[in-house]
Amino acid sequence: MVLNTAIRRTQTVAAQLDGILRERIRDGQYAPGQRLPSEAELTAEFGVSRATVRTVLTRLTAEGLLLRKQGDGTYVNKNIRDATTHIGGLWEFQRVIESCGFQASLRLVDLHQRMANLAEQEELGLLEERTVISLERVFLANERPVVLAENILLSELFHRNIDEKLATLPLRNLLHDLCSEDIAYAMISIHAHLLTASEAKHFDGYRQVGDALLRIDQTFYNARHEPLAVGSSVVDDQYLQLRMVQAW
Amino acid sequence: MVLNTAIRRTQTVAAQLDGILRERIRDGQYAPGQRLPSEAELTAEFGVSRATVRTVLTRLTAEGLLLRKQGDGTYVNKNIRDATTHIGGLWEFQRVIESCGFQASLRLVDLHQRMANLAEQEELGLLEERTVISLERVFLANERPVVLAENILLSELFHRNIDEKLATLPLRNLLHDLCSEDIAYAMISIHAHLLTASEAKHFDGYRQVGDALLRIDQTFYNARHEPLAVGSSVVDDQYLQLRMVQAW
DNA sequence: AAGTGGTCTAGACCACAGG
DNA sequence: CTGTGGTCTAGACCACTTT
Repeated sequence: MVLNTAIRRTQTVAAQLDGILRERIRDGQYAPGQRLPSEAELTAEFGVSRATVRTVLTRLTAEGLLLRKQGDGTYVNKNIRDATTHIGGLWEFQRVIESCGFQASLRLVDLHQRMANLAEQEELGLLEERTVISLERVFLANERPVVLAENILLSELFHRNIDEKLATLPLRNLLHDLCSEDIAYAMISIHAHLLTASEAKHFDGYRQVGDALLRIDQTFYNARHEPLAVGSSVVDDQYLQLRMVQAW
Repeated sequence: MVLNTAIRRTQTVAAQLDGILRERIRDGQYAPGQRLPSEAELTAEFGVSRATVRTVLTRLTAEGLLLRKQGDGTYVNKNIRDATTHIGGLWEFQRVIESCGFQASLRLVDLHQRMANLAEQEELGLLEERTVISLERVFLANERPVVLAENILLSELFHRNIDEKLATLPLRNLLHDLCSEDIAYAMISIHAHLLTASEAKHFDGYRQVGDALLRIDQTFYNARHEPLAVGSSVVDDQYLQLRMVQAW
């Protein structure tokens, strides 16, 4: 089997192989604890070089899906089953919810323009007051609210008005589609947080004022180190387990 | 400049290059926002292949230290300055404390053997009751308590008695030196946590009963998927900032 | 001894950004 | 157009584990 022959080159060879191996792991063709074919065998099966095989295996190993033992072989991580997010994807809640096995949905709470407060000016690297768009949303898992997220975006990034339909997009897509800006990296900090009354309202009674939840603060940058947006998200860590695998 | 010529091969070429580049970034020889030499130039300077240069640059990029732009160049991340931990090292508190710029120290709270409770049996994959070693320690940053950590280890792993001197070792070293066991990966979950009275005592008055802190639960496995130890750590997230960079 | 993953090299072609 | 990083190949040698 050779990847991408004569067909269209829509993905890289490594990306295709990555997808195939993940699928085999998910399907149980490579079962938890089982040994994978050796690099040489994968090289032969897919008709790619060993270097390509290794870049893929290295990535899957870093995510904790695989375990490699020199002189022995590559094994599927037995304990991956209940890991809901690999360390890293901590700010794509829609994904986190889905990989927890829930149905993800989104509820718009508020969308308006206002002046940035001091903390936001600081985070966004503003020297003066500017108007920002405040986008407040609730992420639901199986119809139950699990994340209350407020994102602050610079108004001037938007050439056209943002309508409510677009408020259902993940932040990455929103910035990409409406602002032609791509997130290059994010700074993230995690804190414990006591739920306030106004926040508690959005949790439909599942969580109360004074409950301890997680708060994840994020600042998103483009490749020119310019801050694009900030986010502050309150996460119900009881229901939406943030379990992660960390290799080595 | 060629790495490891005629000298001893104590580290891999990539590891040496990794160290050198990190040092240059730390020293400001490669200043924040500045462009690094191209891959070709680094290849020439260090006398290594481009593939080796790239494995190192890829790792530094993944940690958020560098930013790479196709067709342009490789840049030092401007916002790395206040990132205290790259996502990943979330369970080596000594390191986290030091990379926050604090002096790290350790205080032994308790060390005793007892029977594992049900939750611990579950986590350690035990089918019956076993004795475990409970190791409770406080990590201090500049003499101020910031982490209260309890580790549970299987008694049977220890061939000789664990003395108090060894209780000052990081868990990884402790397992390696005393049990000849190496941690291959860990499952981690993060929760918000309300401080109990008995826990609050160890924070020297800096935090009170009922304060909301972070709790990081960990299970450590060896390469054979056998659980080696569990840990439950309460972290003062106000003082010990868990700021992380996440690339792309 | 044989087979595995770990490291490294040399060279090729491509996609993209800048002058 | 030139130089940059992105992808991929083919092949070599090493370190380790298993038999």
